Amino acid sequence: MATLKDISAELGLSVATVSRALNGFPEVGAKTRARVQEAAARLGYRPNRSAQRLATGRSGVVGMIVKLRADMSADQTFFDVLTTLTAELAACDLDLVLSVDQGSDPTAPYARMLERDLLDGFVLNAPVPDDPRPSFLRSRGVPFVMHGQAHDAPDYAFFGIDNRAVSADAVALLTDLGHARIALVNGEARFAFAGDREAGFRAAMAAAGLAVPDGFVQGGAPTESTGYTMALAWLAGRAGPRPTAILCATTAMAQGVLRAARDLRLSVPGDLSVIAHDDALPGIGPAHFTPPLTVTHAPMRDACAPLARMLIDHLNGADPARLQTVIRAGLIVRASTGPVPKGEERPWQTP
Amino acid sequence: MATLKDISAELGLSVATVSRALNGFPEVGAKTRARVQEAAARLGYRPNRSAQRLATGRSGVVGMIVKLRADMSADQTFFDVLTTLTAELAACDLDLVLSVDQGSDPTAPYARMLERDLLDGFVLNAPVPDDPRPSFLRSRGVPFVMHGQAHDAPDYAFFGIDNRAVSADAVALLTDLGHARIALVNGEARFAFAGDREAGFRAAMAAAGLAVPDGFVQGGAPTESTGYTMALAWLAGRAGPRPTAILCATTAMAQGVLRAARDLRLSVPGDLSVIAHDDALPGIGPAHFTPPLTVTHAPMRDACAPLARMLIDHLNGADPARLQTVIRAGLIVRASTGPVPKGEERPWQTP
DNA sequence: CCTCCATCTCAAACCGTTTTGAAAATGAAT
DNA sequence: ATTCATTTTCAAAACGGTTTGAGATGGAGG
Repeated sequence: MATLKDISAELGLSVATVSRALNGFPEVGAKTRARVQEAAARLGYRPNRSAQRLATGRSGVVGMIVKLRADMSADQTFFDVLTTLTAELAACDLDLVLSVDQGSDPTAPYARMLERDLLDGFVLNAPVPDDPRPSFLRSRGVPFVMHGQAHDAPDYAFFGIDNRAVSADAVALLTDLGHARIALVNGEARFAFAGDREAGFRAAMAAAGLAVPDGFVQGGAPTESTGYTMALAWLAGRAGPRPTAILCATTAMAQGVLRAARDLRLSVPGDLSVIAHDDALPGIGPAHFTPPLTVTHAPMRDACAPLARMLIDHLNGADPARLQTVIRAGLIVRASTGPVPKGEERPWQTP
Repeated sequence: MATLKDISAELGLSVATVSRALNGFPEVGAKTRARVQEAAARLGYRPNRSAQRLATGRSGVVGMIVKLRADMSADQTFFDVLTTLTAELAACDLDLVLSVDQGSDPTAPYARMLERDLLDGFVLNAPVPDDPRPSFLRSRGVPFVMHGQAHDAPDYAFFGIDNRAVSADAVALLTDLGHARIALVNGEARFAFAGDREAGFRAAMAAAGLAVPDGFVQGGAPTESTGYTMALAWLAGRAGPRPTAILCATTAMAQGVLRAARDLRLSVPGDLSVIAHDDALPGIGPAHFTPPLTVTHAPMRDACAPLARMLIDHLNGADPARLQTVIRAGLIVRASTGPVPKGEERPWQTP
């Protein structure tokens, strides 16, 4: 492997000049820079990471901790994010170290990783309400970015979608179609996003002057069977009126809802409208469900580039409170939503 | 952070002596070592990784690449291995970097990681028949250990179980019980282990003088539904005689087989014996199936400590061809296996 | 008392960068 | 031609360890 010293010897320059030439410092002459770059390419120069790190005091490695649930159901979303994030970070010369945790203390694995002192920062995911990790990491002075949002007015860097708006937009679409009895198949309550979705849902319903019957908001694992079970209970149950529309936290859940409707010989969207939030995970194509699924749309992986960018900025000393982005999910209307069935309209819409 | 220099200044020793004292070199006096260790602890000394790496030329980081399947079904086994391996490696001061790959070229992700030149070596998993990775990595001079075995007489470091024996032991148990028509719910053919399991199965059957009817060996994803579907086809099908015993590649598959038997009102082990190989994944307790499952038993995570040890030895220059371990799975007989049903015995066992 | 051999310790080189502070070269303005 | 302000380049000092080759110290044996 060629080193800076080799190049400087080859060219009769000092290593300092060579270093600056390669790193794009402005004070090096254009022709010198060209010569250096040519020589570097010719000699197959590749900077020594360890040396760079020693000199800069940075490791070039950021960490992420996977929380393993007892049921071992590995998050699809996690893999999607992981893949893209790795690529984005690599493009910025950062490596991602992963650690799997099964313990119950949410901050312990971070402390452990910090102890190994290989890391420049963290990417946090799956925030829970009042997530203790931000304050823990800040107390240690460790930069991090959060995928999602765990607090109302965070003072940390994060990227997330407006989950209240996700529900509100879906509710608005449905109420415009005349629906009044809308149920929510939510994510698990222990995740912060589920709280926001529910809050957005209830606020939008209230704003529309609609009641949310007891039991019309339920949370569960983001699986097809969760959607199936909940929908079956609502649609086949004899207790109280049935919903005419169901909001789902994920497309997999919507798949279960659609199956339940099929089993009950209910037509979608004739008898039931279904709408879901779509994280756009690879291998799941809600456009090809039967019927094609109306969704709020915010690809998980779109978060990765911003997250990587933010983390790097943070590493470079930017104020984390400035590194915050909330985007609004799109709305894609397909064929799973339609007008409320006759006779199920809101009272004042009845002719 | 205290450095070696701080300690040496504190104690009036040279950094060299301090370094050797802390690293356990024999030529440093016992009392000096004690003083150094005390001072190190008192000052909160923690070695600087980057500096160590620069000096030793080693990064202290090994990599592992997760192959993501199109169906996104994340391997439980993978998580189990990952967790334990991380811990084992950490105990040896090695960090594990994970990369997720979705591409089709099996060696490309390794090349990419090597380019980032952060790694001292790799842990390979999920070997396929004629796996191209070993020769690729050897051609690059990169140390690695394989979890599993992809070639008949490998010249690389690996740890695995004797998969032929797994099948053979199971067949032996069943033939001792008089079974003659045994079917195999195998893993996917594209993994090397499945080939070995099938070879062991066919060899053992042949040795027992038993035929394996067409279609009695099928491979599939290691899920409950795979087991259910295959078992249903064999047991409810009208084509040809039904098996009296079924071997499963995983306990999840066995769960499916048991469910199929229940659905068909077949008693286990009265009408059907079931045996599976048990990787002893967390959260799956075949001892508590109904009936408790007879298994060949080889905890996945038992591989991790040996793998870590081998990798470290390899890193330290050991001959990889010497770093090979094959263990034999245990056999745990529970209640899912029993004598062949009356009238289904092998001909010469009939009275 | 001197020698010899362990045992222990040290100063210095080294790993390959980045970064600093100063010197040299260049060019324009006087 | 001289001066001054800019480029442009350089030597050397970090960064924090490991490793080398040699010197110091000590005790035992003569």
